[in-house]
Amino acid sequence: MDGTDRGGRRETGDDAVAKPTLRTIAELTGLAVTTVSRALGGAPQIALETRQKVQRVAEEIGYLPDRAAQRLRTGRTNVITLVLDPHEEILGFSTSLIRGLTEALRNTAYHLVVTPHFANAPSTDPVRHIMRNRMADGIVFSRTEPFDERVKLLLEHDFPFVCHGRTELGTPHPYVDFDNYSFSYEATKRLIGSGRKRLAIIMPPRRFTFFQHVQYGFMSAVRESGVSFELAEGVDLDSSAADIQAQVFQRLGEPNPPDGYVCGGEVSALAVMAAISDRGLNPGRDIGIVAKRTSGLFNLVRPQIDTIYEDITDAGWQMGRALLAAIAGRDPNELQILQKPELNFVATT
Amino acid sequence: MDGTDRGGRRETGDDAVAKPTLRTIAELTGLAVTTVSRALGGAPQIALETRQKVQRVAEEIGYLPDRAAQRLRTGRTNVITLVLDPHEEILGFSTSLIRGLTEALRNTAYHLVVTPHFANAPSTDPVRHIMRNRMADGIVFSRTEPFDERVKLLLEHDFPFVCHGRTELGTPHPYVDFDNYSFSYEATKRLIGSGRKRLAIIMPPRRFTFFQHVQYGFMSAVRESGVSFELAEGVDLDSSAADIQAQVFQRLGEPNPPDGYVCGGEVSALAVMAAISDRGLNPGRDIGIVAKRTSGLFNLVRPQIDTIYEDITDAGWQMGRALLAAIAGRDPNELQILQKPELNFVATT
DNA sequence: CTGTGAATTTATAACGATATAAATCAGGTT
DNA sequence: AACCTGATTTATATCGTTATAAATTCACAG
Repeated sequence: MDGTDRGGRRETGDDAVAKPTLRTIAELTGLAVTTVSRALGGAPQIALETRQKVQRVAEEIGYLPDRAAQRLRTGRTNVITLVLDPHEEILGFSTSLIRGLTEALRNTAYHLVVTPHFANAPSTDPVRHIMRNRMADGIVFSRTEPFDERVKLLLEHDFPFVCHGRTELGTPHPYVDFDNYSFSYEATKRLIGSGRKRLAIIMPPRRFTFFQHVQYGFMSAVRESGVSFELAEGVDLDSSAADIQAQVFQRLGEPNPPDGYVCGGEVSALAVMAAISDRGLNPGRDIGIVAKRTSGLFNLVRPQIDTIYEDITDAGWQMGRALLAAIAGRDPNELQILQKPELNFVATT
Repeated sequence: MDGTDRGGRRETGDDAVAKPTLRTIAELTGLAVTTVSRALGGAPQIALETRQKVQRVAEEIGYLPDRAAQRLRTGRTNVITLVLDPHEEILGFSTSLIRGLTEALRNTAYHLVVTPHFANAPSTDPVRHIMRNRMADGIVFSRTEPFDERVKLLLEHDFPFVCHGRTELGTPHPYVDFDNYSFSYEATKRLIGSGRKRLAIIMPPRRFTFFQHVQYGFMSAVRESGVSFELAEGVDLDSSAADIQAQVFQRLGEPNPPDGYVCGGEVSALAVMAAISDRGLNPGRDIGIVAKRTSGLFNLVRPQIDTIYEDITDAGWQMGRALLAAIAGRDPNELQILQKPELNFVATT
């Protein structure tokens, strides 16, 4: 008669008690709903006594604010979205990132939504969609390009985000990046230091910002010592393992093959190792390898090879923290983080 | 004066146009908001002409329903939550699961929220929290136990869920499981068939349902042929790789060591391989290994070993579809899926 | 006793959608 | 022409919260 309805909700068993709302607390304390809201929301100009009473009652009845209502009223979603890339097929890059992110969001009001970026669709699609529908308060993504369209779009709309990797746009924005220059420089030096004479490197795809950092590090080290070198042709870190394997395999059958490889990822490193093994050679001894690793996998792979560690879980954590700061309005210049590599070289016998 | 406010929202640039709502469409078409809502919602008793007009206008202005408002009014969240386990350190189990889930949710109204289950906290915590705050319409989780507390709780509250793995509770409920009996049976037969005489197996932790399936498959195969066997003592699939490695290493130095290993996961398989290599033996030749794999990793590991494939992406996809069906109220008996293993045995030379 | 201003509290109106019930319209009967 | 019936459309109330503005309380000066 009064139009009351249960909103079509599914009753959750017989012990289902009416969910406590601000109104419940208001009735119990004899205060107005507004007052309760402000008391819990930390608004000024609420008598200390009142605030404490409200907080006590809220605690007692296990009140938790209704996210949907808050979101509808305030426009804040309390959600941050990770745009998941269709790459990273085999290993746990995303898992580590997610682990770090959830850790950073622990005990905050924020939830993590994971949304895929489907192959073939423009990279800006998920970002557009999220902004247009206000589906999140902030966005996290990886595989940043020097003039990344997503970054441009987000900057234009003044929408909070943190990306994994830098850009070359003039505008400062938050990011977490790994020092890929140091990685490839140190990796290359290591190979040179162990007497390798012709170095090859499997590069990231050209379009990513870190392509240049990796190249620069490699070239610097190579030039300093004058050894000969090549960039693995026709394949990159996004190539299928089979393609990388084939390329390396073929190259090893040609004149003047590389005797040292720098690999920017675990899959490529395994592919290179497999190709070397399949030629009857011993990876790490006959042909040197230094790989970037992002997990504990290479502790278990035999023979052991030199690796340089990029801590993705930490990156996720940093990105989470930076994003929260960005949402809170902190200066982006303070939210630019560069992770240092950790060298794990096998003891030389 | 009329109390209108912008809800504290951040303006998104100068091109920020008022976000289209039902009201916008109502004004453009001259219909009532209610009619528009019902036309778009597929309600019956709407004139075909009206419906088409509304849909056309909605399309034109790019209307998308406000999730928060729908959620507040209907109590449906359009969210499904994946409870992420703190295990699965190295490899991409969760990534694959998430990939499958997002694929299943593609073009549905549902979003995927990932929430961690922090170590040390009771496994029921995340489930309780989600149900209590109606934070999702359905839940997905893995590592199911025979008398799983989460399953009990969810069944009690009649809350939609799908778990990875079965239970031994009498009540039927949706699940996606892998045929671990076949896995270990076939793995064991393979070792026996290649002449191994003393088999060892690294078991899942006792508390999981699939412990029993794995054990049963192993024991069946072993009994049929009468070879001797052992269960790796003191370690299981959740042990650190280092511990597994140490155990195997030690065992190989004792009298009557195993000459064949069944490994239920990629990490344990690598650990076993590493231990064998470190003893100067050749994995796969001197000591047989059959491992369950959940990624393409073992295509790249040398020497190649026999594997049996569990398709986790497919499992995620199945779980997503089953969960949507469960939310729609389908009979749980129709939502019990058993995945078949795929044998990838290395060609014998 | 009254007026003043600061400190608190409260009433009201939204946010955008949908469930319910009531109202309108068309077409055919009698 | 008045009446009924079924097909459509619409008005109203509500989900739980918060922004705004108005109202109340209280201590104290005049």
